[in-house]
Amino acid sequence: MEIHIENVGEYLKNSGIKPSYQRIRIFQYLVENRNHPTVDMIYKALCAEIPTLSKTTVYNTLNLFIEKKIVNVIVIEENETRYDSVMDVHGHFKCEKCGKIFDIDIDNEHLKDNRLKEFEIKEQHYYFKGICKDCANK
Amino acid sequence: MEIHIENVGEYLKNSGIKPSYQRIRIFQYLVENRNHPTVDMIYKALCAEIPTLSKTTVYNTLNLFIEKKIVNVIVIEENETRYDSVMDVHGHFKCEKCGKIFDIDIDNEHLKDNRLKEFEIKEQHYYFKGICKDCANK
DNA sequence: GTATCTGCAAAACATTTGCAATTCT
DNA sequence: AGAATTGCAAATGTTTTGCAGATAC
Repeated sequence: MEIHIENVGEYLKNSGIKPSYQRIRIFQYLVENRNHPTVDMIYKALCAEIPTLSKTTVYNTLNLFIEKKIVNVIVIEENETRYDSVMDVHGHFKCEKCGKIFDIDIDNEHLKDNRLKEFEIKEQHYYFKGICKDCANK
Repeated sequence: MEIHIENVGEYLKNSGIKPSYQRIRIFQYLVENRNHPTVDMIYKALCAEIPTLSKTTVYNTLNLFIEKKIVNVIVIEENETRYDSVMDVHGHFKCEKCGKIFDIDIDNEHLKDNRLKEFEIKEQHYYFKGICKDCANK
């Protein structure tokens, strides 16, 4: 689940997205901070460098990224939409104490052996919740 | 993933919930219609029989059910919270065309063989999206 | 110079909260 | 009567939309 993008502008262009300054910075944020951020986290982080940035643009941009399939939505929690630039199939674990979200490798071959054969699957989401190692040792 | 509840009132009482008329009808709806409904679906369906019902009560009741662990939340989709009275671990497949949600048996033993061992898991959610058999044949 | 992109303000929703009225025992 | 429950109206929070001004090619 690793991606290495030297040139974000090129990457966006190849995905059919005009690489505006805001779009580049938002995508760069997702790639550099693999923190599965909310819109608010992205907005607050980038506001420092782009004082004119609006939340509308963050929403518009993320929706464009999703449409062009370079960003995934994570809805592990009600009323907390998060975004992920890693497009490989993987799972997410959210710690109930610290709130951090961890990436989980999923061996999903075994899951295919059930009723799922009847469906044409386009998306797979694996979410787990509990207590992470660090919080358990406190 | 089958539950058979003859007496909803008793079931609620045993779960530490006072079985008011509204609570019984809402839980009954969930058990009888395994359609993973939204708040709005429950509200509209029950309004016919309980004209004075308010959405606040549906929200309050579902939150109580979740707290008492007799109902699960399904957040397969952004801005579309759904509810399920089946508490066994299982997955959900949502058809992008007809919008229907199907229950999926999950053999999750194989998933345990990865980084998940590091976490104390309390909840597991398996969501899939795509096209169901019926919609594929149209 | 024309298309597109951005960002403000308002609208649209979903959910929660405060509180008064109702219900149940 | 007393405690819990219900339901209205208002508040909150998130995401979308309309549109005017800014930007890019």
